[in-house]
Amino acid sequence: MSGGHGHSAPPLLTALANAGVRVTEPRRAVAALVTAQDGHFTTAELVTAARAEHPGLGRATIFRALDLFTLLGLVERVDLPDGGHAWVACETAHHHHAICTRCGRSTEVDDHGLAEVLAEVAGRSGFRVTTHRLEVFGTCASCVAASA
Amino acid sequence: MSGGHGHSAPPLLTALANAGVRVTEPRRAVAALVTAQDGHFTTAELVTAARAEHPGLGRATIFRALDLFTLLGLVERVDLPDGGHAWVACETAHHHHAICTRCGRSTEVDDHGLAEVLAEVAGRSGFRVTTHRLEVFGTCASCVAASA
DNA sequence: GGTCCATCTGAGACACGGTATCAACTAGAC
DNA sequence: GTCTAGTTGATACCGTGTCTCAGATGGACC
Repeated sequence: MSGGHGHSAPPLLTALANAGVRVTEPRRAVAALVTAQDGHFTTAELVTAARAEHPGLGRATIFRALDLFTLLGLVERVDLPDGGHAWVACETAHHHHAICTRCGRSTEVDDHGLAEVLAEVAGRSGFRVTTHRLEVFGTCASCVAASA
Repeated sequence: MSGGHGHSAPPLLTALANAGVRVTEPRRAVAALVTAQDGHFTTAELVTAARAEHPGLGRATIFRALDLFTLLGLVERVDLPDGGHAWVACETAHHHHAICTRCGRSTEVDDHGLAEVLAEVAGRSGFRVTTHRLEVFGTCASCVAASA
């Protein structure tokens, strides 16, 4: 997948251009890799995929691109239950992820209701909440259906 | 703090004995270090503290003790916003932590209300929740008061 | 108290994830 | 086409956590 450039640019690249950073070949490559991922992916997985599909791509560049994408809100880092890190591509401003431990796909979960929970925490204890993180792990609808 | 053994054993050690594992000198040392921590602490901090107070204590032993304590539910690992890990001593079964980014202390937050949020997620999307993690960061009541 | 064995320990090598450095390259403005 | 700042890849490096293994030690049993 290195020749055809007739396809429409993925939103990731558009976002890069809009952010005023250079749209370089390596960044295109990382964007393509990220877009190709189905569900969450670890840095190691991305590096492996890169080695296969974009041999010249440096490891550091992948990390840098991921950092950049994070800064731009195009991907988000999630913390796995085992302490490791993974990434998911996303677009909306603030949300959470429900990660399927079977297929690896992640669903976005909105804040509905959580805000109240946090407000109550604040009210009761006087704790002033700056930021929070909610991660949900389990089995997604299709995997539940598949195993039923 | 290496001589007096007239003080009552901290709950950590009692728990060790109850769990049927050996109550060894190194484990006593790590337990003391953990107990001495005020709020959350990173492994690095614990290692540094150990170097000062228990020079003979090996790094691997600290990690192992921390693992053991986690298994026994005596400490819990939290994921910091920057991707790093920290630990908090705790006793209750399932709860979450509200971590003060100013003083480092952590308050336990119960599930009150969160269960409903998760139930709604499940109901709407068919996602079957196995486990979840909520971490709240902000400023605790006393730090808010202190800075007012 | 003494003996014994499984458990535990410490040292150090190792694997891994992520960062810093730096010369060379290139996107894109002019 | 030219130029420059931003970007890149290679590589060295650092911190965190794990593994191995010979030696030490807790505590059970005598």
